[in-house]
Amino acid sequence: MNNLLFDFISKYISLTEEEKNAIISLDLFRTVKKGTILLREGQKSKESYFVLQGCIRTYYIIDSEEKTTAFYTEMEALTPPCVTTQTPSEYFVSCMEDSILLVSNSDMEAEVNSKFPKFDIMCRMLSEELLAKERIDFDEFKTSSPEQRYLNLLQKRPDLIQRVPQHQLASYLGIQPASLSRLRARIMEKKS
Amino acid sequence: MNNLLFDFISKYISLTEEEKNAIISLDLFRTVKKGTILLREGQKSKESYFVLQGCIRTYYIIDSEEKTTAFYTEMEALTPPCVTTQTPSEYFVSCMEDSILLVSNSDMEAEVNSKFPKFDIMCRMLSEELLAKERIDFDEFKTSSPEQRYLNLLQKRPDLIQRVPQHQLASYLGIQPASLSRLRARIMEKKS
DNA sequence: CACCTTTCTTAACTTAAGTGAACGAGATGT
DNA sequence: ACATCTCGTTCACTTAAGTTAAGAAAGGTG
Repeated sequence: MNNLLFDFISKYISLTEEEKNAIISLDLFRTVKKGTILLREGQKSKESYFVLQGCIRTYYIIDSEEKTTAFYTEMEALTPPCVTTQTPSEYFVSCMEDSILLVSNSDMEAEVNSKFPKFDIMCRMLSEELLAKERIDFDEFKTSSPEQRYLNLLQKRPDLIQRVPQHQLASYLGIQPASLSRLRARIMEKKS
Repeated sequence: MNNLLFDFISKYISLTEEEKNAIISLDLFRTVKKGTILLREGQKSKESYFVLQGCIRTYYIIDSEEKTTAFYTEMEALTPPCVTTQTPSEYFVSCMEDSILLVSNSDMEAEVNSKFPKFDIMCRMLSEELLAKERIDFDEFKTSSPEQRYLNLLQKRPDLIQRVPQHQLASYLGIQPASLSRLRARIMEKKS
């Protein structure tokens, strides 16, 4: 488990044994049962999540309907906007599968970062990278139709389509469940 | 001009005179004429832009059609993904109005950051903040219809609707120019 | 195993966006 | 001043998504 994490970190910075031990001593790992709600609308939170195994999702409740906007799977990190802005959360975060997460607290991060400035640099690199990714995803979303978005997802994250319920995928693609179902049928037809 | 910049920076960190002078001596300000293309598809670049006055936009050319995905106006910053990923750019950046920009180079940034670690911290804070904003924007986009997106824009960035051509706004909203025109007419009708 | 709930699909109908073309207004250039 | 080009709007038509409802399939629970 530790190795997964250190391999990830090594893409950004190299750690001394001392630093590794400092991380381990923080005791960040947490196993979380499927269905657990990690964050609720209206809550304040300082927690960030890094998925080592499993899947978490973010969703809004709008007109008493769940609107799923993102899934985070292995080696992906989520810092909810409410942690950054220090305001009550606009959305929910829930656990889609029994998962192993690394949960960090922003106060604790600040402390570690001041002790090891290296971590600040890693955080900067990571959030710059995530921002670049997010922008590209958003751009792709804007410039393509629902059908193209589904086909794109099929290419880039085929696992998601298997492990996640269709109606959640639908709102992730910005459409209604019935539309996704129809769209899939349309694609099947074309193939044959 | 310098004051605009230092006021912005002061939201994140406080600078000594020495640090302010270091920034000034970098000579980052550039006035750019409307229509100037700052970055082209396929180019590699290390430049980030911070808009002090004016407006820049990012757009793709897909099937020989321009697809505008973002506008950056006063006090907004753009680091194109290609700078972060060090790959050729997927898109163009052009200047919508005669503008005053702050243009920085990532090599130069690295140098300054190693001299003044404070800047690293600011960069981290800034990109975390931008990431949070981008996620919220993306979520809003996913969970709303073209008409809602237009009304939302009318609320949040009414200036954009005035200063930017409709057909570029259309693709920014993820629709065709004719659809935007129709949608606007529909809204006008409802109001009366 | 029977029951209930959730999920997915299908269908019929409504509504809105995509498309292609035409038009007029305004800007641009020679 | 005239021709040209760009831009926004409008129209008619096509295509796809939204909506509502019904039913089948899958999953979980007592």
